[in-house]
Amino acid sequence: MRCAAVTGPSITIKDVAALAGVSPATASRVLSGNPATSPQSRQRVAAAVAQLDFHPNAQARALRSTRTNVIGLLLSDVRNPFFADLAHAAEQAALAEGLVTLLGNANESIPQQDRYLDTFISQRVDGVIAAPQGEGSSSLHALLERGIPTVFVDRTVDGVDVPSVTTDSDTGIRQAVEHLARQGHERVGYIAGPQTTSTGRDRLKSFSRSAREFGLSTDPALTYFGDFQSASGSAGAHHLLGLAQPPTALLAADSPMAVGALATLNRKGLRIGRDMALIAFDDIEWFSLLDPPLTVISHDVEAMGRTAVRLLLEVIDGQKPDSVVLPSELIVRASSGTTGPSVGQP
Amino acid sequence: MRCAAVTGPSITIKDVAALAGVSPATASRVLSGNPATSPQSRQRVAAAVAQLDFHPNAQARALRSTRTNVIGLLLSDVRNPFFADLAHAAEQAALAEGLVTLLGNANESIPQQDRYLDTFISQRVDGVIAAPQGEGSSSLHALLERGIPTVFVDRTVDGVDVPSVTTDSDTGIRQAVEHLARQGHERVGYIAGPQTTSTGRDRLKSFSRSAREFGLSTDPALTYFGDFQSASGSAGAHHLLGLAQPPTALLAADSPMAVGALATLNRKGLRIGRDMALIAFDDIEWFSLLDPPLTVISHDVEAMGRTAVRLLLEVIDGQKPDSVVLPSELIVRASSGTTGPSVGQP
DNA sequence: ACTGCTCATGGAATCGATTCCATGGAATCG
DNA sequence: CGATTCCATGGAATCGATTCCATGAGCAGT
Repeated sequence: MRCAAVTGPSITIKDVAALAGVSPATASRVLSGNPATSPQSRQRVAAAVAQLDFHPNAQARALRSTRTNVIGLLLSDVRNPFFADLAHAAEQAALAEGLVTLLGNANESIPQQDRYLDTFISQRVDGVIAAPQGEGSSSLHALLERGIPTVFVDRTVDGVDVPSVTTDSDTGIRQAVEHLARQGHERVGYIAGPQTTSTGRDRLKSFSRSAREFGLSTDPALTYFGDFQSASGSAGAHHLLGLAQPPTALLAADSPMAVGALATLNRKGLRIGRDMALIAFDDIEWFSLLDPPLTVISHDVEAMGRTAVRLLLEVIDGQKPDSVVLPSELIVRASSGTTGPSVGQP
Repeated sequence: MRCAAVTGPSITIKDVAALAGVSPATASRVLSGNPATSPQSRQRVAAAVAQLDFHPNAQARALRSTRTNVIGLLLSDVRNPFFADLAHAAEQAALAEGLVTLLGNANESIPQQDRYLDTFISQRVDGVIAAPQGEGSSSLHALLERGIPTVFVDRTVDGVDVPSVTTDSDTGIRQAVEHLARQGHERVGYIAGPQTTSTGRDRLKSFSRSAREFGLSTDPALTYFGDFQSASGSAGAHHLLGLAQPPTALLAADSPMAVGALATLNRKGLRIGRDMALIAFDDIEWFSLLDPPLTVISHDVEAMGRTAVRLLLEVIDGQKPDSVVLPSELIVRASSGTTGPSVGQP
């Protein structure tokens, strides 16, 4: 099958109008569902559109009408299953509303985040859903100053007042710490997320508070600062295990870091759930398939994506919706050890 | 921080020109790097842009110049780690070339694929990278007839002549079958991908041919047809284990189906690598962290993404590049059993 | 001093669809 | 039957940036 190498002059609404024997204005009205059209011209325009296989030029349309039906979704890492699921959920929810999603992958890098935000501004997207990092970057402020409808998802930025949908990490983390304390653990290593993200900060705060509350060691050496990516989980586990007084349990602030930690523990020949307990934030499908299955702090990603789209539509509609906080909860599986390490030899 | 609720009249190139004391034409030339500008006006326009925080309207620009600097990336499932990695690789490669990526998630559904392709056409993307499914859909033909530069990635469509970058699945699958045969397996269950995709068909063909070559059973009951998603992997394993003569090894045509199969095997209490060998197509980071680590057929996703972008740029440039086929290879880990099942009790 | 050239510049047309406004025909009412 | 309303319609302006074309300043060569 040969195909024309050169792009033919694309068919415009004028061609459609000419074929249908009406004016471009009427053709436009038919196409946009304007009721001020006769059944006859509706039918003739529809026939012409089908015959010419006409696809309206979204640029020209957006230029005039200022709606693009495109939203921007800025995530920090598509390879993180949590964000992949979130992208999927948001994208499906948006599609159901007739919006297509321009996905930007900031790759946990602020310059790349700004690059995509600038692109979103230039593309005149109808709105932006963002999982931001850092303090309000210049591009983020440009977005807001321009009045482009924006909602935050998963993360927020201090002092920037936009609706958000986030997870109440505190409940889940508190449950996890309590669970570990009940199992007899006293030194729990925490692999934290970057403190440039609100989730990184919030989860660390929850962990510290809960550790104090349930009488665990508050030794600052037990906290390792990762970057939400798996390599830092490996490094964190390695570091924590090398302490003079190593922890007996690990809690990772997201799933890729948990995977990294897992790799380190396996490499060192430690048996998860016996020699070392491990709990991850975020429940990933296959975490329950590991041996032993991983204890996790779970939250509803699908709801988060759907809610973000709903909030964004409300903002676009001129409303000022309240932020939504979704719950998290501990799901106990075998990796956190049904028998505490102190049971046996105290 | 209060922010203006209403979108102010956006700043245009005329505002910039007025502030800089030049004409819109000159301002445009400065912005697009046209050399026919004096250092003086360059400097004054740059200052005005900075002062007004001007972001050019991409719609207006694209309307006139017919370049959008946007490419469309159509994938079948972002939640499949293979495609998430591919999206990441392609998106980073495109960004390095100054292109932003509009991601469409077909969700293994042909109507949704067409929906996104139509959107890409309307958005006048500069090119499309697609992992297509089904036979040439109408939207796919519309894309090609319009002469929109297109390359296929991972999958192809029969009879449609566009450059592609695919994996030579055959080598890896042949190695896997040979490996299983050497371990003494005779009945290997194959969880196939959908036959509406080229990868689904090719891999099944490779499996059948290799099974014949290495003397494995060619019982058609040993092939289960899945859809590349994890639930079908569970169902497939369930079905195959329930056969009158169940297989002693399973090979899954992609990673989510392998995960599904794994879940079923765990649930039934079968020990992977001892009671049942398991090999997956696609190497996912954490597959090596399972106990036992999973034997996989690996290919270079990062190279695939980079190559797809390179091919697309060549097509956009008017060239007609050759398709690229990347290698695959077996990586033996413990899940395929170092001791064959027939060893011990024949 | 006059021609011939380069080169930065501004005016105006242009891309393709939408939408305001005016028009004319049909329908409705007193 | 004439006046008024209704409504489908076409002409033309418009969105914001790019680009063709014409202009005029500056400069070198003979």
